[in-house]
Amino acid sequence: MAHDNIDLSTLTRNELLVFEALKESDSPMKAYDVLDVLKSHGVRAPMTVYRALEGLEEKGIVHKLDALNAFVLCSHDRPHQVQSFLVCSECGMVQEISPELREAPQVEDKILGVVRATGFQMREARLEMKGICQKCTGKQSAHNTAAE
Amino acid sequence: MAHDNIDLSTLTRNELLVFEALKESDSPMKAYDVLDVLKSHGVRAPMTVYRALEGLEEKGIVHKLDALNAFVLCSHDRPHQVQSFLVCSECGMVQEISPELREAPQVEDKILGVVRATGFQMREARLEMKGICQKCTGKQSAHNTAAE
DNA sequence: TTTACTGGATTATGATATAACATTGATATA
DNA sequence: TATATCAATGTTATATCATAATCCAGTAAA
Ligand SMILES: [Zn+2]
Ligand SMILES: [Zn+2]
Ligand SMILES: [Zn+2]
Ligand SMILES: [Zn+2]
Repeated sequence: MAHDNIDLSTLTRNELLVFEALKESDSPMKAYDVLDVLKSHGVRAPMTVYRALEGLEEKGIVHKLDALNAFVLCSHDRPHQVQSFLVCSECGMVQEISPELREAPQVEDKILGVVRATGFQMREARLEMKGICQKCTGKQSAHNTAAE
Repeated sequence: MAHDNIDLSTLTRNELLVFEALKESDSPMKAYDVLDVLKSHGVRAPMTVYRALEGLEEKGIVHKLDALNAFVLCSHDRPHQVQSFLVCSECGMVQEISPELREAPQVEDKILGVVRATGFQMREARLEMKGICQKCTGKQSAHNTAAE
């Protein structure tokens, strides 16, 4: 797991709390869901959570899924410019495309190439792909065996 | 201009009003900015705007920029699965990467290839790239001629 | 005319995010 | 020690973004 590589000593107390909350969760969390978890640790205000999330994002430990207003731990070993996610509209599953997937770097390269050609200085990019995950596709074809 | 190709007769009255508002604007608009414009046409409630925006999105005429909570007219000739935007953090400029840019389809192909390999049925994807646009880069290097 | 449907209006409320300012505690240094 | 400084945190209030729920108007079958 990528999270074993993180140097937790660089995190503030609140960042650590948020990190733990996200680590426990098997899906992206909304800021106010994080807040609910942290209430048992004495955190009362949204600001606290948003500040911690911002810090974690800057450290490359957390990504925000803009289409969902939700946050996930990065599954990579190191910070990276291009973040890619599969989001299932059926079950809510979110999967960050990992570098282990051999083709992923090619996508990143292509993107960087195109952008460079336009003279744009890219700092960060997020690719959010919506659709139906493999698991949910299987379920559906059980109902409806004919091709679409 | 791509917008000349759109069949406006398929739009409802409110969709048309929102379309016109976005066409007038030279940058993405927030829903409540659209509402302000439409007040002069008797529109009073956010719902009206959001409904129209949703309709326009479904018709492929408008895209939502999730990172900005803002909406823009599509600059393509026809609906497309992968939407790519450059967003300048300095001046707010947003540019949809157009099919005229020769490399753009390659990015789309790469993305589709990778996703297919995972068994994910992609319906739609949005790539939002943040950084500094060419214009703003020029301004900065005027101040600071040395390399970064 | 009745029915069903689509689009639209209204009201209220929910969900997401930030501004602005006060407090704390650790560290440096005079 | 006193005190300046700074980063992190706490607190309150408010801004911004989005939807639920319900009703109404027009229109096109039946
Ligand atoms: Zn990541
Ligand atoms: Zn699924
Ligand atoms: Zn487009
Ligand atoms: Zn710019």
